[in-house]
Amino acid sequence: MTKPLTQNIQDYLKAIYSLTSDGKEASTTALAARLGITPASVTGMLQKLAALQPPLVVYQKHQGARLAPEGERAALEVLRHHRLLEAWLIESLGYSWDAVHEEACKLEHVISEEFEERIAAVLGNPVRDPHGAPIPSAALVMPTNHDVLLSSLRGREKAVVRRVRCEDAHLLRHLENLGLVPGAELAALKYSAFDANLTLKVTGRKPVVIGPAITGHIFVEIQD
Amino acid sequence: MTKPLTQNIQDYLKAIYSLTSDGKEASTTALAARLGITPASVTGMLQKLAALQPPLVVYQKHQGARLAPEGERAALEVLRHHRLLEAWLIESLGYSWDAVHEEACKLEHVISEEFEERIAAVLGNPVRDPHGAPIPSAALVMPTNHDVLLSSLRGREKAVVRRVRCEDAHLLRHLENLGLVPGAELAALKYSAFDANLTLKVTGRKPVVIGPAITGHIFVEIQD
DNA sequence: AGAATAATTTAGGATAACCTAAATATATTA
DNA sequence: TAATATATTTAGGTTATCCTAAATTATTCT
Repeated sequence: MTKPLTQNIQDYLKAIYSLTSDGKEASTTALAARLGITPASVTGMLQKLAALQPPLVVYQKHQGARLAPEGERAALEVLRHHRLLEAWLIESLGYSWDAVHEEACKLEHVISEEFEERIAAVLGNPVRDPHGAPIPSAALVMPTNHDVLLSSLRGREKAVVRRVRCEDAHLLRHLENLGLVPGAELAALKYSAFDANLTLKVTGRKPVVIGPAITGHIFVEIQD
Repeated sequence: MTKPLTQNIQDYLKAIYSLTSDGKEASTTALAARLGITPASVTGMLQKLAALQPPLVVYQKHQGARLAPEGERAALEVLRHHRLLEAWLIESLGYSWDAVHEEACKLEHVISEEFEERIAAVLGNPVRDPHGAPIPSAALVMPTNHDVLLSSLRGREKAVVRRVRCEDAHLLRHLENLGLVPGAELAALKYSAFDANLTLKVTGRKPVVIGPAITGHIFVEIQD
């Protein structure tokens, strides 16, 4: 057994995982902004993580970083913890949609494998968390999905909301008010190229016009 | 608001709370043994904790330490977290008696007040944890009790087991096998001054002879 | 291409905890 | 009471993580 990773390192790996989901390397600055520290500190840590045996990240000066296999494993483990915890805080303790993120962020680093297994079992081994984010399997495989950003719709499509990628409590409450929660059916009516606004109708509600700051956080599955 | 205490400081405070429960100061060596670190490290930390504003401990060279009011508050808060967590891991996640301690030790430092309130409510605001340890109230008052050590019995008393003060999983399983769990009724039959062995009969079981290494961990309430 | 701007790294320090080894203080015993 | 044993503290060092300020490298613009 290698020694367990510190909480901080786990947070770095999570951040790199998220920033590299588009295929590009995670830049020092972007990581610093995400973690709320200075770029200088990030450089130091990346050098260290890349020098570990086995390395957790692949890193070259001025080129940003991405996860090495071992780092990705660790990132998925933390992600699984986080998302199971969110699901379970809502299911078992009655937390609200917008309050679980912070609590899960603290708990994700300290729960044991037994804890992880028990809550997964209680919840019936869910594949998505309450915000629709995919939960890696116990074997740390990320489930495949056909999620597409709501901001990519151009009108005249029907779709089902699958995921809300957002940690801001205010925005989450707003989305709940709009009915934009996982499972909601909607029709995209009109797209305005100038401001990237999308007019859409959630089934059972009046049409609304929504800006890219919101549509860029919502994933849907398009219905044929 | 003063800044939150580190996990380590919380562990020091818990240890001091426990070691001073007999009224005496907690010695440097005893703390070191309890925390699994060297006495030298303890000295450094005690000096720091006593120098804080407000001080968390009262400490004088070579005299050991005890908790200052602010330190006691913090210790009771952590203790409440720990004991509520143990109760709730057993109730809600099906953990066994002997497995909860470690998990609770990690979680106790990171859960929010909201989490604490929610599990207290789910559990019906219990006054004791599954091992019978008293749980401080939300206002951080330790409930009164009439617990007496089983090792203080001298035969011909009837008593009810109220608490098992033990974190060792092996011993806990042994006690469960003997029926020595909170709520069990027993009669002390005979005491041997030479080896401090106590012969006792748990209701519905055969009499057993138990040594002081065990009776010193069990609290009972004597029945008239 | 050269200059200005932005991103990144290096260098030098800080803090919180821990450690070991040596020094000192207290307690016990002959 | 002196000698021994035990407990405690001091001194100096380590590791993990962060910081600021200065130096360097990369990118963009004219």
